[in-house]
Amino acid sequence: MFRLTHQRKVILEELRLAHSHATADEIYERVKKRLPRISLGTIYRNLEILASHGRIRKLDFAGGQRRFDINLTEHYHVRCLNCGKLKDVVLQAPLSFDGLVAGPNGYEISGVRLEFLGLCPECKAVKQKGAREDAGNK
Amino acid sequence: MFRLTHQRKVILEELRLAHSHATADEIYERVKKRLPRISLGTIYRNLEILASHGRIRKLDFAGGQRRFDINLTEHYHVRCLNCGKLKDVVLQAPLSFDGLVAGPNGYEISGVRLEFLGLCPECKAVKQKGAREDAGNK
DNA sequence: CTTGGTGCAAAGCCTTTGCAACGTG
DNA sequence: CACGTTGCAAAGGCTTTGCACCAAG
Repeated sequence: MFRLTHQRKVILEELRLAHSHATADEIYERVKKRLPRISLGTIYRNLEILASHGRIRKLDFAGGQRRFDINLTEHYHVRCLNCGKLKDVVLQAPLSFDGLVAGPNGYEISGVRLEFLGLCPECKAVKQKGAREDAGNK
Repeated sequence: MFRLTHQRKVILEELRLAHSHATADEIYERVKKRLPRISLGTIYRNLEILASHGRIRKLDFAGGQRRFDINLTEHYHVRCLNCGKLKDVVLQAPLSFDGLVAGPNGYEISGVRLEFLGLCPECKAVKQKGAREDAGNK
């Protein structure tokens, strides 16, 4: 009831080779180089299926495009508010929300979605440069 | 450079009257009852503008539709994995990520996005009922 | 055969945009 | 008059779907 077809293998490989956190479209572009006849629809379908089988993780986060992650271990991400880039984040200590949430009206809580927001080094540099120039123009 | 037009006032009022966390479309439906000629485009434009002026909060979260929140105070949400409903969550203690994030390669972190996932009471009930029936059919 | 998978194209959903008309200072 | 705002309709971006054909057990 779930075949690891050639297409799916290639998708997994390319997702691994990509910097991780690829969008469906990025994966499509990569896979297309190896399987020129593959269609975007197949990519979407398979990413969905692979995710539902726990082979990859769907990052449904944040406005914009969905991303997929090969890294199944517990980890979080930072998103650059300027360029949208997504990167893994290393936590000093494991997160725990146990007992943090006051019985939210009978909800049965099974997980959290968490991402950090900030500026990546590149954008930070550009912004600081921009700020200096603004100051100079006054 | 920013007028609180009649349309905008009504949008704010309806967002307040809605259970909060309304989608653009829900607000559109509500506002349309009072301003029948308003267009969805205006709703989107104004929600965006109101958010950028800090009058409301944009919940850009998670796959699916964007939502808007009148409640500007620090708080989080639970999303029902089954029906997608969003509710406020009360934390027992304030969250702090200070020092948790190991200098992520030069990122300058300015915030977090956090939401809890789970089953709302209604969906929980339905699922349990379904499970019982499944067992009965064996 | 049967069942699931694929490519292709079309449809869908949500959101954004261009534009002419409008309102108000 | 000037400029931000509106309604309307069209366009856009990303994702999902219907369908006929294909592949492998």
